[in-house]
Amino acid sequence: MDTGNDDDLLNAAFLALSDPVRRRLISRLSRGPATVNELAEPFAISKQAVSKHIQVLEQAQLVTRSRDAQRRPVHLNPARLEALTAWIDQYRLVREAQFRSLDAVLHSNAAHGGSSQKDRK
Amino acid sequence: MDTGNDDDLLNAAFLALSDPVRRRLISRLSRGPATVNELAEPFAISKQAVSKHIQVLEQAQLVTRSRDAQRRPVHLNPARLEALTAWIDQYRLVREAQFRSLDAVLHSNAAHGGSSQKDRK
DNA sequence: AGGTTGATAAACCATTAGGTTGATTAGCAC
DNA sequence: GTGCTAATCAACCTAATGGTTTATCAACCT
Repeated sequence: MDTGNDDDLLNAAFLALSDPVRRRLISRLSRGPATVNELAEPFAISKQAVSKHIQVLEQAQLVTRSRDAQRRPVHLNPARLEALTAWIDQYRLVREAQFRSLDAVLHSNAAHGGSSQKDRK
Repeated sequence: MDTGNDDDLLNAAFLALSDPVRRRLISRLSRGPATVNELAEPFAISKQAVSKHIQVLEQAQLVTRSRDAQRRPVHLNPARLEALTAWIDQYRLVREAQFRSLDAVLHSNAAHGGSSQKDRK
């Protein structure tokens, strides 16, 4: 599935962040690496479920893992978070142009065939 | 459903952006408002499917709609995109601290104030 | 060796997402 | 009125998600 192309990475990353549990995991990891058990502790779900969430984040490359004996600490990969803001910023930056377009549409109604002024609720 | 709280909005927004079709819709809308039919044209899926995608984006408040007779132009809501970057930036900005934490863990395992820190590397 | 701990794998269940097709509403033009 | 168009609704299907429970694996420690 993950062919590694840009689209797949964006799919995976945005999907990963669409779950509140995973967002809380990200939040927790921003304060330092942690193991699955440590991450699972504050949640009311099983460790297996948390492990799956970590895998989702890992596939999206939002986190990476290292080895420390039988522990496998998870740590954040801020570079991938930046890739997301980079994508969003493409469209965030057209903000003023967008507002101008909207304004043009709203004001062209009056000059748009005349009878479009009848508003029935 | 959408109770309107912050978490739900983030869920909906990130989920909305996790689909490549919807990202392309966002991209298209960044160049100005468009109707469902106009948006559906470049896609190989039905207009009903596109209409559903628009509803997903609308529920996430990433787009809004106005009325123009029987047309319902969709336009981008950059403010919501900014809310997403705002969330990500919370953790993107800890970047240097994060690298320092990782570095500390990798190089001096005992120095990490965690519980049960057994170094073996 | 046996035993415990951290973490995953496998099988399964309920819910949802993305897509289809067919029918329906709302508004304009005639 | 009839007809056309934009858009949605409704029912349905398939595949994926998020969760569980049970079992397994790997590494440590006596």
